[in-house]
Amino acid sequence: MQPEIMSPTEPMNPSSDPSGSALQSEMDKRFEPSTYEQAWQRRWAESGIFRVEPVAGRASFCIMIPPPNVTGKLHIGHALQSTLQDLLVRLHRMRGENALWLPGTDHAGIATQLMVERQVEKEGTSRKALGREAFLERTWEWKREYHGNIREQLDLLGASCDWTRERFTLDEGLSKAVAEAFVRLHGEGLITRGEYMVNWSPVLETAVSDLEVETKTVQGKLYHVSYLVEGEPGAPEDTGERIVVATTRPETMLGDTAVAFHPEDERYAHLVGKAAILPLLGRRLPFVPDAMVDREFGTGLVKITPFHDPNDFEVGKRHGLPGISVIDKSGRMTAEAGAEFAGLTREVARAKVVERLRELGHLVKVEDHVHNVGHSQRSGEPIEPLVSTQWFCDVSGMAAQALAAVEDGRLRLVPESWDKTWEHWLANIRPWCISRQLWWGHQIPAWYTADGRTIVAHDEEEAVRLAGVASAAELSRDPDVLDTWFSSALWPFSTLGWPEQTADLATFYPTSVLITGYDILFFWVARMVMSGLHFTGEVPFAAVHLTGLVRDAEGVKMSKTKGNVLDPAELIGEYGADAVRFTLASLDSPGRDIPLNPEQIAGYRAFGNKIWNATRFALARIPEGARVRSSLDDLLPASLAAPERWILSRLAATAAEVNAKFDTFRFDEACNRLYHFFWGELCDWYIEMAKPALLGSDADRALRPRIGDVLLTVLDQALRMLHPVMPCLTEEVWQRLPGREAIHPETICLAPYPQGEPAWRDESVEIQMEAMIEAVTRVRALLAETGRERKVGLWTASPVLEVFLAEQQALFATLCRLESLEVRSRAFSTADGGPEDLVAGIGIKILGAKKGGDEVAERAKLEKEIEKLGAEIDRTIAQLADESFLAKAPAPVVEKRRAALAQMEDRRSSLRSSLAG
RNA sequence: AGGCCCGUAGCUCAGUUGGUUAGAGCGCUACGUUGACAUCGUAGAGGUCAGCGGUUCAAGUCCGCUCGGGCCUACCA
Repeated sequence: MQPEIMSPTEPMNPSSDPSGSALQSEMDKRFEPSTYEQAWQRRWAESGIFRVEPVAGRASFCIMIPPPNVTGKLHIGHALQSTLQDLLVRLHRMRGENALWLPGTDHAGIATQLMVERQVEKEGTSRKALGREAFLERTWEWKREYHGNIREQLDLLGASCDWTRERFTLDEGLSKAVAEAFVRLHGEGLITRGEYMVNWSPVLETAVSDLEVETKTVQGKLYHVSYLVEGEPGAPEDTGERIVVATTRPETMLGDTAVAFHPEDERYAHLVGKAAILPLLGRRLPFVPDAMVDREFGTGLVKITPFHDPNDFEVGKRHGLPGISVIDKSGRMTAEAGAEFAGLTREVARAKVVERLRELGHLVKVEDHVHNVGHSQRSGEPIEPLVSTQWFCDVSGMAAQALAAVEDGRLRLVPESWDKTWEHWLANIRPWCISRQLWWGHQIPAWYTADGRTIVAHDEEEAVRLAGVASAAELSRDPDVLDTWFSSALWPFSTLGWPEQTADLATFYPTSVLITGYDILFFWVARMVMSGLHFTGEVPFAAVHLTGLVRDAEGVKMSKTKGNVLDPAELIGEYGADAVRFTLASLDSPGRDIPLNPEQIAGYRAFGNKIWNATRFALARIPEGARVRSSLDDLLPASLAAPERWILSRLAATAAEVNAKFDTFRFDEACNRLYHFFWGELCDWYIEMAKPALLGSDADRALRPRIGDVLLTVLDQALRMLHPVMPCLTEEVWQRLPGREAIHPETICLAPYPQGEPAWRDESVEIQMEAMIEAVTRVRALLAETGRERKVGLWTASPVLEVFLAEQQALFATLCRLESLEVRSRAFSTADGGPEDLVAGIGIKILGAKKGGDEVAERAKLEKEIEKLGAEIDRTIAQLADESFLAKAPAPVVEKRRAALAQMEDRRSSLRSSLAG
């Protein structure tokens, strides 16, 4: 089955594109990717071959792009992920599936809003001065201006997205999905509004989720403060007792309402019912026993600030303590902190409180103290735990579902070492704070009535109806927006039209695989899985391939401040998109970060050069009339000479392996297989073996029937196999192969992906050819080392191999550049001086006279080799004498050892006789 | 504090379910260019697989501990 052309056009030929590369019959000697890469990308886009019109009866394959920030720039990590996504989509497209790679962007609430805020501040105004409506209009303008950047950069990489299906998280369809999800979750009681302690960013002036808090270890101080203890209420006289509490945040003591100790701490049991007097403010702080207190830490007494510490908040709830807000949403002290401190920032207030405590003699001591402090991931300042009214989503039930999906295999994490982390996070998940005090985003679909009711509805019209009011004027909408990740969580199905039951949803959902970095496993992946299971009953993708982080050549994380950032666009400009893609794909080994070295990219550019030149050579030298053959019937191995049968067999084997590697997301191994097949087997061996026929006489050619067809066919399939990784080069080169129209009339993008023709597999020719290759290599080495005349004799005990060698005698001689070669039917006798060496069952004798060379060094080398071999022989003999080995090891293993021993002994005697001679 | 990953050639990394002479690329050395490719070819040097112990006929591979490096999660003020 061959994929149909989605949009019939003239056969693709960039030379018909005035701006594109000139596809001449002669290939330019110079390999220069920039001459054709972007031309092909334009050409593909124009012909619409990436627009998916699903064909019934075909398998579907779908990848959703992890939507980059709409106004962002693609970094090297995006390049890696996009390469892998494109690779898979191209592979499945070539397999004839309905293969969709859906592109899109994320509105990226905080990030985008901050950028526009900075922009308007440069103009001397501010977000607040502009007001919500005007500011949002500015943001939309900004979005429209930069929106195209992402596509440009994906195009640069050769990405085969279906841009007709592009989505944006704030577009109409996705906004409807967001409203629907919110309304449903609210209806199910999973979304609620309430006053709780949240992570507050004083810089951004919004709540953030637990995930957006980065714990940093900081060098701080531990302040020991003495409090006066007061007796029973109404007896305020000084009992003379002092207690000492330890704190890292003295400024919060202004909001203290209690002092806690461990219930079993005998030191403080007598304090029950008494109170401490808060210095500076004189407030009475009751003592409360609470198991949260660690008796070993500090003095075992903890000041309790219910409204500015998450633990204290819980303690406060348990003991019915009041809370006092002493820090406001901008991070400044409130009036309740006392006139002396009101209006000061947290930092200034801390210094002033300490100073006052010292003056009043309450400061016992100050110790250095290393501790962990939550910082806002986005803005960098310490998070202020604050009590405020927010919307929360109870995700515990969904988390259990997501946990189960990985456990029962509906969802596979690749590599699976992430399973435990997944489990740990989901098992300990807490309610998700989904409201943000921002403007850019999905405004929460909740309206409040004058009489204090909350109406959650899909839109204003519905809210008016549900509220039973005359008009929207009687309602006020919740000003907050949703966490960006709330809409991202719906991405795999909202992009396909959910909640409508669209054709796309039926065809492409659940999607096939998600490819993203492990850094957003919880932010995004887990939430997609949770919402996917909740809203659709299915996992949103069958597998998640988690890539490592791309680092610099030294393995250091890239960062702007370090100046070690590699820009994909620059790398593509220098080395070409295909080389960058090949490098990234071949470095993607599971569970590892990726050190990216430009030298390596240069190496893969050289691979491109190799492909270019191998094709150039083939096209220049193949016989007239040679064509790419598309089916086995056109190229039956029985009629071919051994080298042709060998390369076809290797081609088929490689295709089978490469398919298997791609299907298990082993991009690195697939790339390595392709690299070694093309460079090693095809160029280094097969093309060299083809030269005598291609460059020689008609008689030479007669010995190698259909050599041109074979070479073209192997090139065709090798290029097709490489196409998902190196799309531009393979298209540029493949278009020139005579007969490729029979594979696909238009483009390699839609040509079938080679699966490995089983009838081309030929194990015996592979064994024989491998023996010959080993022998050729050894002969070359012997000649290089000894500097003898290039005359060689070969002998083998295997009759089959002897026939083979006799047939390939001329070829063997050419490959070693020999003056003469004899294939003998009898072993080298001691009269000959014995064989020089013995590899793969082939005895080798250099028959030529000595021309020089360093005899001492040669002998030393031989001796070393014999010694090494001897040690191995002794080990093997001992092993074969070991009865438990013979009894317990499987028979084939024992046989293999015996055969190896015999071979090593043969080789040793060869080497010895060579040493003696 | 808990969890995860890593430690293999000068560098960056592969190494499937344990099978016995541990691989690749880059770098390095020698030789080779009228001939597809010097973005190349041929050959070569280079490793007690971090250490210790265990399981096994057999360990780079499985288990435990130690050392070294990285990351994630966590409410010790």
